[in-house]
Amino acid sequence: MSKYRTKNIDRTAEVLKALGHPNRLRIFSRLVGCCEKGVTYDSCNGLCPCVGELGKDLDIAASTLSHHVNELRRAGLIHMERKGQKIECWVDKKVLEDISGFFAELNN
Amino acid sequence: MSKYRTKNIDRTAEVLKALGHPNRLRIFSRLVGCCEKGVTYDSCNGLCPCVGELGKDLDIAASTLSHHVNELRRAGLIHMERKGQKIECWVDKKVLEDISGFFAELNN
DNA sequence: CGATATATTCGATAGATGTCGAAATATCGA
DNA sequence: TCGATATTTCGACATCTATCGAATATATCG
Repeated sequence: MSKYRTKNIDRTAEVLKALGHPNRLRIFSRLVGCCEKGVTYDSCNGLCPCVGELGKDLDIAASTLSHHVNELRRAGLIHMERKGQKIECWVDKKVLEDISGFFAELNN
Repeated sequence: MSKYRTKNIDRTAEVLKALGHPNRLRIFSRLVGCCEKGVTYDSCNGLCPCVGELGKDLDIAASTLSHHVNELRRAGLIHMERKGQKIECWVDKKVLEDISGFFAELNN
């Protein structure tokens, strides 16, 4: 039996809930691909977008953007680090792998 | 560029939102595997659980269970058909494939 | 028909969520 | 130090969501 189907349901639901908003899913999708595997800032090689960049074309207030980014962070989907005035973000690839694996198993 | 990253974000978020509740994710997980590929009732060969069975061990009121099952149906994740007193449910495998593909692409 | 089984609908309610603008915080550059 | 830039925090508000119990609907069985 799959390790995903019986365990960590609460944790998985938490992640899916965070991605269950169109703008948060957009933000997350944009962020994917900026980093190599691994969860450190260094693995982004300076390619990580800052919070403001993630909100481009989203047509929401800065405070709303901040809220959404924080939701993604609380769910463990992204990490953040201040770089000067900006705060750069990158995806936790491990969590993405977990979610991808969860659905891949379900789909088998 | 992926067809998923740029398109259908709203639709994908709708599905993820539906799965973003622990009990709904449990219900959906239980339901997966009862049917072969395809979205017809017949493909389940009588193995489809009814609504009541899906609520076993969930410790929620029948009305709450009904609400959650309906949310999954509204999101297109499951289908339902009355069979006598019971209403049997089965997963829309196409939607599961889409979600699985969405994360598989993100994870590449 | 009346009783039982299964599931939905309804009405109520507490709490969560999304959104904004204003104010606050942090950093950088002149 | 002052002003500009980037982001967060706060307070307010409307809406959505999860939950329950009671009532209702549908089907089966005796």
